[in-house]
Amino acid sequence: MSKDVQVATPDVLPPPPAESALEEAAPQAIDPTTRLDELEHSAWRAFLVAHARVARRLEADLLAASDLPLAEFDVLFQLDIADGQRLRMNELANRVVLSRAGMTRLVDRLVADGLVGRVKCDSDARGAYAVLTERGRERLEAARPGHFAAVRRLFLAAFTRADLENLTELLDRDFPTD
Amino acid sequence: MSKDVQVATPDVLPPPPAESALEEAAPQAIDPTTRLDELEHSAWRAFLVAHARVARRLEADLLAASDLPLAEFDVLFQLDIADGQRLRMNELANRVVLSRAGMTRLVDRLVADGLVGRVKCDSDARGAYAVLTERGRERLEAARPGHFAAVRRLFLAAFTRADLENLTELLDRDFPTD
DNA sequence: TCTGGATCGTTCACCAAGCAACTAAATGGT
DNA sequence: ACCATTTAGTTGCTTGGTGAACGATCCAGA
Repeated sequence: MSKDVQVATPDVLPPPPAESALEEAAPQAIDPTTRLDELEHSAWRAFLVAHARVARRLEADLLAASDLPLAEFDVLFQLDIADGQRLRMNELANRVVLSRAGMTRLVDRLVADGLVGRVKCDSDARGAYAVLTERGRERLEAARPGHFAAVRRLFLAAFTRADLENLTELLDRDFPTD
Repeated sequence: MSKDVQVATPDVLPPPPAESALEEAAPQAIDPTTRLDELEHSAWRAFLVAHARVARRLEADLLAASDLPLAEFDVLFQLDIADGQRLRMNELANRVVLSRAGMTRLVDRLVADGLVGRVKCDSDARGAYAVLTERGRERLEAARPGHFAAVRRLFLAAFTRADLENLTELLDRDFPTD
């Protein structure tokens, strides 16, 4: 405690002299309003970490392989399976789970690349469809194999078929949205 | 095909005239190299959607409640449970699953707010610790109840205890990292 | 029919994260 | 002891996403 303190900012907590008596005394009764118990915590962390790891790696691989990010691929994919290869902006945003503003920008990019077109809606003058173009479909088909291969390699490979059913059932529940 | 085409860009696919003969003919044998089957697809989508929904909503709620985003909270939390309330930047980045650059910036913000300090490492002159400050600990404690309540409300509430074990086991597997 | 409130999509300003490039320091093989 | 390689952390640049504010349109109730 003499010459070792290379503190960049003042007011840093000292290494070990933490409060010990209070917490070690009782059999650790965990305040349920302030803490998550072991199980809750592990599930929550596992969820966060799994996603972060998989998403980060996947994104990198997809960019390298097809230069088409996950979200863009997803939009093309959703359009492809949609009736008339078109969807309203709103609906698209919901399916891909993006804000409407975010979707506008994303579609802007795709339009700039000629992968989708905008068509205004007959029945609602405010509305707009995003429509898959021929180039968009080609691009989707080109990216598809690499994309799904990556998903298998980085995520699905960790599970058995039974696991997948299990996982789907668990994650398909409806979490509070609004 | 006369007056109805409000096409904003040329070359948009016509609504229904898609190719039908090819795909409807065979009993849909799904090319495993290009497609995900039903089960694979549902698991993957459930995973993506669940995360996106929960994360988006949680982030909003946390900001409203304690003005402390998820990642920032996580860093304070990790520091708090770490030995000496300090961690190397690298280690921190791994635990929170962020790039090193991202972590540098995140810690920059926390330092600016006085919630953590930077201490350079004795044993490794390149190294730096992020150390929780007193203010940081206070802030963490203040945010904790609201934070965990939100996690319970938005995520954990959807599961039984058995589900949570299940989920943890499934998501704790190691996905390819590098 | 008119009007007040919701809804659709966009724009704006801001912010957070990633990669690549860089400096400095540690490490290991000869 | 020396140089090549690797590692720690930061920085510049670019990308992508969000909420709030906005104009336009729709719709429901007096």
